[in-house]
Amino acid sequence: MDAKRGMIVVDGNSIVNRAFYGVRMLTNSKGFFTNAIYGFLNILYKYIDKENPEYLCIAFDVKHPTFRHEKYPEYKAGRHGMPEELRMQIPVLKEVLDAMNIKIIELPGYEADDILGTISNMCNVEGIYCSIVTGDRDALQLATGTSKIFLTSTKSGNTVTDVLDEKEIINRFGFSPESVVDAKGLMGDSSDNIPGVAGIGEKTAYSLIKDYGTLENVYEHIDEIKGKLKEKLEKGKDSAFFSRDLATICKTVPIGITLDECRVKDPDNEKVAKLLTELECTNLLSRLDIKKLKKEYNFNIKIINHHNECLDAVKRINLAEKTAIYFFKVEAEPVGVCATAEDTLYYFDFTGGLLSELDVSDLKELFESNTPKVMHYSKDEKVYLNNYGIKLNGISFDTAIAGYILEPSRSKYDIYSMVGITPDEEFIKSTKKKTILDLSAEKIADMGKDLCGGMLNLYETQLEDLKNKKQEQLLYDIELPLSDALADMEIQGFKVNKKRLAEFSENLDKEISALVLKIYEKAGCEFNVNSTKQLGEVLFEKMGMPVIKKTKTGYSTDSDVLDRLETENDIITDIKQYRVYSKLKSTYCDGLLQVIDPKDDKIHSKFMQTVTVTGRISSTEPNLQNIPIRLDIGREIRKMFVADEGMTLVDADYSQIELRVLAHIADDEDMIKAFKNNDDIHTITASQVFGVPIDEVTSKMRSNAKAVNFGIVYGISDFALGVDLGISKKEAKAYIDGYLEKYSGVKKYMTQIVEDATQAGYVTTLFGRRRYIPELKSSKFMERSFGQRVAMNTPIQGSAADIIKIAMVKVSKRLKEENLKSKLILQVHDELIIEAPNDEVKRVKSILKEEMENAVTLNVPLIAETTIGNSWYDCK
DNA sequence: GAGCTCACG
DNA sequence: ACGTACGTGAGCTCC
Repeated sequence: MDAKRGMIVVDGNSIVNRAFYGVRMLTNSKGFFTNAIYGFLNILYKYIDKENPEYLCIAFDVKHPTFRHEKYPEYKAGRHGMPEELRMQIPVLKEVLDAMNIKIIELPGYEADDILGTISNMCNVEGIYCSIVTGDRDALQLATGTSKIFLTSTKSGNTVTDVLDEKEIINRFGFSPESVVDAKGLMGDSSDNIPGVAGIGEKTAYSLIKDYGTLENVYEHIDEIKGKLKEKLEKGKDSAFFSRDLATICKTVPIGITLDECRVKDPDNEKVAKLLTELECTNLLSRLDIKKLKKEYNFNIKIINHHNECLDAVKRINLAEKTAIYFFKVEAEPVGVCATAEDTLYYFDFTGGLLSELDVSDLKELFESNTPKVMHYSKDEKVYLNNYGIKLNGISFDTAIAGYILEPSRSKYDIYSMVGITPDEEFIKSTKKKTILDLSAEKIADMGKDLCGGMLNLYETQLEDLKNKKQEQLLYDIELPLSDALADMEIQGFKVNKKRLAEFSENLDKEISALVLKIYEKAGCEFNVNSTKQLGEVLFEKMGMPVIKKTKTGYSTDSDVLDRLETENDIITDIKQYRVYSKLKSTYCDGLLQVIDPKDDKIHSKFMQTVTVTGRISSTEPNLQNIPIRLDIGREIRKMFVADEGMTLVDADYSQIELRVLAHIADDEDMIKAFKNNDDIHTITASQVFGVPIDEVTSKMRSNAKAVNFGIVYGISDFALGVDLGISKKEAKAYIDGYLEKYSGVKKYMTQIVEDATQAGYVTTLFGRRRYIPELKSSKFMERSFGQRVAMNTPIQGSAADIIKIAMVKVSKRLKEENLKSKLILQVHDELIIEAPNDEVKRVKSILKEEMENAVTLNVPLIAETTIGNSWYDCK
């Protein structure tokens, strides 16, 4: 039977609201907010794809300034507070919809609701199926035999739909859609300022309407109702009927259009493309049949599951000008690989069972060839292939890394969304579970065709984009070679003394048990010390200590608070100690023990290259970038990170790299002079800010100046500096003013960067890395201030990140060129660690220092301090 | 899954 | 009047 086609009518206001609040803040590079538009179109397309409607229209409220609801002037007054970030998007959204040739219906004096009611009513009359898309439960009253409600909400960018037709409503509520307003008359709706009957909530209202059907019937049988409820009903009778009127959607508003005008028409592709390009919602373009820029890849699909076919396929791929390669994986284990040749998509199926013993090894010749390869997260595949003794060569482009350079604030770079494919849910589910094995090779290969074709298209557009933004070098000279170095670091790993770590854990355990007993005794009760909630109750309620700070959910008990409570009771000392020990045990002993590879007693952390917004790398599973050092007891952990037998660790860290970068970027005369003299920057700063000669700077003054220097790098505020130093906001402001007066270049930079960033919508690092900062244009003070701090900080942190990345690339290159066996094993933002065979230590130490210090040339010298040791602890 | 806390630069 | 330092990841509790 043919699918029933019908009408989709959308509550524009409701959906644009859901989109705005459900999709994270997005802007184009000019700082224009786009999240509501983007979210709205996504939702719209979802329903269009699903329903394939014959008619489509979108209803909007018109908020006429003088208009007041005729029935109730205060009605819906609460809804007028629309944030500016959303308000500005609505006219543009309407432009897009216009260009899409979608009928927009707005009628001064009527709510979108009433238009929905009228349209669905017209459909009912004409016998046309009608789907009402809204986020507003009020619309449930409109369900009929042929009209259903798509109740839509968004959760972190995903659209969730609850479909309610007439049957479903009866099923759930026990009464028919028409009675929804009767229930509402009783229970009211605070969000819509509908009073209802005082003291009657959802439960009671539903049960009454379930029994009696209508308000009239409830009051006709009022004598059957007893006690308090009867009183409430009698008292609220007028309000109930009035409320029902308010809740009732009008179905006969004079919209003055015919259903025929809502017939779906072809969009004006050119106009839509232009608008979406301007908005930079480019991944929506792919959903619009607009493939102008895009080459159509019509690959023939060939599925390979025998050795004898494999060799030939690999040869053909290696003859291609370039190839897109994609691994289908389940839990990091490939079930198949697809790769494009000139006009064929080969799918190498590893799941063929008895017929096939095909695995990645059969593709060795492909992976090790210099055939240019376009891949997505190629580092992961390189690390994986290493397990099979296979190298991965010829990586010419990585669409994930390019995506990161172009849009560093994205939370993920999943291939499907980047190439604009929405696979059916079954497919997605299957790739998350082992059930991909249930999918046929044909189905996977078909997806592979779309993905690889999509990647080749993506490659073209990304390259174009990178050229326009002058970021090609960032990709080709920094990130891609770095990716290779990171893969080697992951493969190499860091040797750990497992036995010693386990012993340390046991010792901590003893200390923790003893502390817990002391804490219970002093508290006079047993509780979970790890629970901030329980701890808060004990300290602030039971023991009556003063509340220093509150969190969103209750009392704050962070170390800052505990420090200030220490004079109250020495239980605090025990709790602090407990926190230190249990952090060490759970995260750094037990946590690390779990991820030591039993094959080599090494920790193979994963270095993430597309995570941070500033350009730093991050480290996970485990994080080796936050191994303790500040407290002596924590520093012990570093004794367990050792060089392998016959090897030594060579460690180097940049001295004050961020302040040096600041001196360079701000071109600040005094600061540059200080670094050229190789002075102690914090002491110099103290002398200048506090106006005393260098040799009279006390250690207190130096540490305060250090805090000011940190503050400057972070995008200072007097408030935060005051908190940090425990001084008043006023005093802090005096420090900052003194600082900026002395370092006038820094002052100019801070003012200029915020201005430029607000104008451009983004900041750049020394090597062209960008960060878009939409917060700068926010109407909210908090957000805007955050944007300003970020504008000041990102060029500094980001340029420092660029510099150490360049150093890593250069160091790796030197080690290879000089045929050394030494390998980089770790980066901690301003520190690099190499594991070197003992006889290479001297050479490697000098290479490391040289390449780090000469990674780039700034207006100030870069200094790297090197140490060697048998353990990380010894490198100090 | 969110919130809190804390480890690092 | 607004009330936060910049950038990360992991373990724990509680809903």
